[in-house]
Amino acid sequence: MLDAAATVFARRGYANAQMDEIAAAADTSKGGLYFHFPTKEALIAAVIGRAGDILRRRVTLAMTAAGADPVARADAALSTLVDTLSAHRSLARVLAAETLGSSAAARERVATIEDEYVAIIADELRNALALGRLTRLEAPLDPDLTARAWVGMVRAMLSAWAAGRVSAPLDDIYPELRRLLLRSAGVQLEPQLETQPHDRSSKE
Amino acid sequence: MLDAAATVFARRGYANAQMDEIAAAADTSKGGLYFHFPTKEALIAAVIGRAGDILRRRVTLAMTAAGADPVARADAALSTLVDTLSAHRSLARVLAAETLGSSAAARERVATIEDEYVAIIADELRNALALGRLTRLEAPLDPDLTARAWVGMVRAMLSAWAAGRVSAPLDDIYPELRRLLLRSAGVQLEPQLETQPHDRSSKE
Amino acid sequence: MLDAAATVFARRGYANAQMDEIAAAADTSKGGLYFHFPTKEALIAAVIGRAGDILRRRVTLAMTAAGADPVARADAALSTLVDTLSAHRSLARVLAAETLGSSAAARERVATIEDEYVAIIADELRNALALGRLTRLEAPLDPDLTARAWVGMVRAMLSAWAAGRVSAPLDDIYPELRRLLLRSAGVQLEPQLETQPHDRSSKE
Amino acid sequence: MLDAAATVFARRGYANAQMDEIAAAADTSKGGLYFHFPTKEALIAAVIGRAGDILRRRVTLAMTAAGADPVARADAALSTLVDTLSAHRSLARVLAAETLGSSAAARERVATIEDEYVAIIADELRNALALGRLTRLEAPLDPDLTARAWVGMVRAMLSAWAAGRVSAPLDDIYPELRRLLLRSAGVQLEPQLETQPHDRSSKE
DNA sequence: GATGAATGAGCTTTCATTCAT
DNA sequence: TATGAATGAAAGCTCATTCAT
Repeated sequence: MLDAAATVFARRGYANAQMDEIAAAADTSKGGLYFHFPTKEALIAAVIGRAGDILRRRVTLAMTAAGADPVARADAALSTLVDTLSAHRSLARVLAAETLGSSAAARERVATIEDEYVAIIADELRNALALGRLTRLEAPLDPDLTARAWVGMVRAMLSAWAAGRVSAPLDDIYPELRRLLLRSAGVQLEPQLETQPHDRSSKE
Repeated sequence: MLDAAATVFARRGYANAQMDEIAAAADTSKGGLYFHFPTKEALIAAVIGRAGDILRRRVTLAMTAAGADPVARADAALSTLVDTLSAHRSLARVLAAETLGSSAAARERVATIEDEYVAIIADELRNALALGRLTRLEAPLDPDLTARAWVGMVRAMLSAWAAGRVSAPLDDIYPELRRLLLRSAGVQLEPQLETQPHDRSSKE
Repeated sequence: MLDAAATVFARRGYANAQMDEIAAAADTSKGGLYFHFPTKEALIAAVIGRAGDILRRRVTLAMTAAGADPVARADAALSTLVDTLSAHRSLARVLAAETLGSSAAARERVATIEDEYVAIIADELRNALALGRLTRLEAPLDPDLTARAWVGMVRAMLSAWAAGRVSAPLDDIYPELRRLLLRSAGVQLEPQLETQPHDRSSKE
Repeated sequence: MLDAAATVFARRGYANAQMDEIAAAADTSKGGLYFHFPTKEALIAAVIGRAGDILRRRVTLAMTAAGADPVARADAALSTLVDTLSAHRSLARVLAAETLGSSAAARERVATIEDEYVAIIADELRNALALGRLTRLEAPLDPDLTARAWVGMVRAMLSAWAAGRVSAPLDDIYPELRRLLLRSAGVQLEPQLETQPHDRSSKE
């Protein structure tokens, strides 16, 4: 039912999605839908909440698997974001594209999830700074701002890709995007990081 | 009239914006609105089109003023984007935030404007590559992807700022954002670039 | 619901009939109306369609009851038309009066029903010609034109009567009208035809 | 201006005709239209009124030219009706087709014009009765009813023709229609009446 | 006289929500 | 629990009419 709702919200946007269509997509009746979710708002809130849960679980897993190195952990978090949302395009659209148009509450929920990831990345950046993994910085790095910029860049690329405005497959895009991000924070890119970025197999 | 429409679209999103409210905001009647714009769609198309025109004009001016250096020109383009949209918050929301929820045509228009800026930045990146301004690259830089990433990052930061999720003023944020972007492409950041980024006075 | 719609369409005409009023007349809500008929056009189409069905059924019955004589059958068809529409004044107005003002599709539907009756009468006229029931013709009779003229005359009288511009009751009018029609085609009017025109009781 | 209005009313019906379109068809502005006619109703009233005037003038002329014979005079009246309306198809549609859909006042005006012609024909029928021109009547003829039936039949044929549902040209239809009408009242159709019906040339 | 931008009441249509079954 | 017909508050759009120029 949440899947059907996510699909319809992703296809139409919140305002244009009709409860009728969602019910049809979920193979139930409108009454059945309303038995589980009192309002349309509660429905999208549930969709967003579940997307957040899925993301959280997978990112936590991937970061644990990435070990202790903060750069590897941040990389794991971001690449998991990309992997997960590219595998669930409708979640990607619900999370990435539904900024206005939906209700204030839904927007708030999406923002909260994004802020959560910004905080995770910012923490790793702080660790990296403390460990001296970031070099050659001409000016002090603001971990919060940088984290938000990273997440924003990833989100923007996902958005462009979900809208079909980037032709290359995401698997080809992320490595290059990763280099841009790491370079932007002054991380030394070493050859082995290039060839063995992180264990992708553990994230599906 | 377009200003009023932009304000209301920015406040409510396309689907939730009512023609009544726009008419009231424009100090006219609904009939008057419809005399000039045959449909709600045509209205938001005009709003988006005007935003694009304003941006285009100012960015072109700023780039010319920035001289021949491709890095300075790209910097000028992006900082003008930031300056302009931060000065017209409603345009920022219409352009940055209205992805789904509005009609396919409106989305297409916004995407076209974004693609335009991606192309501009990509051109400068190509020039910079040709001139050897980008150093220390462990892997060849894809100018198109990088340009899209840059614009995406800027857009994401503007979005977060427009939504009130970044507390710092944009004037403080952009210099740091700029360092991130330039570093990500391997531009040598020199001290004087830090302290005198570019002539902001020529862009207002 | 169709009855209510027919009443309102008859009272106001298509363009002036409001869905609100129809809903009120049908003791439902506007939404309920739209649940069953997607548009106002579909609603009048259904009204017209049902009127056609009712007419068709009754006319067929009456013609069968009239036996084999083509003159009696044509007479039965026309008098049933008169009886039915005079008993359902709102159908009469919808069918007879809604020429322009409604949509092209509705007009087409009404025209098709009229053409159907013209064809029925024309067939009986052809039979009458073949059987020699029509005499004293100074010129060959065109069955199609005659049939259309007959139906047109009946329709015009019904229209005038429905609009209140003929004071006499229809029961008094039809026998005289019938004599005019039959005479116009050269049917020999015999006394017993006058006093026992046809079995009216079988048509209610 | 009245011509333009008649054309548009004929094409769209009263309710669907827009003052904008009429103004455009008349090569004026809406303001100009409203300078001459205070309301849409007044405009169609003027159109109908003028149609009535034109008809009246031409019918009077034709009847005078037809001489003293009541049958010839009635024939002249009806054939002039047909000639005139077939030459001005838009007037035909305004007069013949606009029953409901327009305002009560407009309908009243059309009805009055029709009643006028019914009265004219009825008078001639009364004269014909007095003169013994109508023979072989099995029952007494009601001149008013017969006149209304005649006018109704003519109107119905014009309507069908104006709507394109009769393919034959009106010039071919009227002679046959005339025979039907005259026969219906028991007028002896003589050869010379067939070949030299009346002086058509005086009616254009 | 003529113009056409502006008005606003009114219309059709939509759709989240309800509730008897 | 589930259904889907019914509800009614909006919302987009139309168009006769007005009036400053």
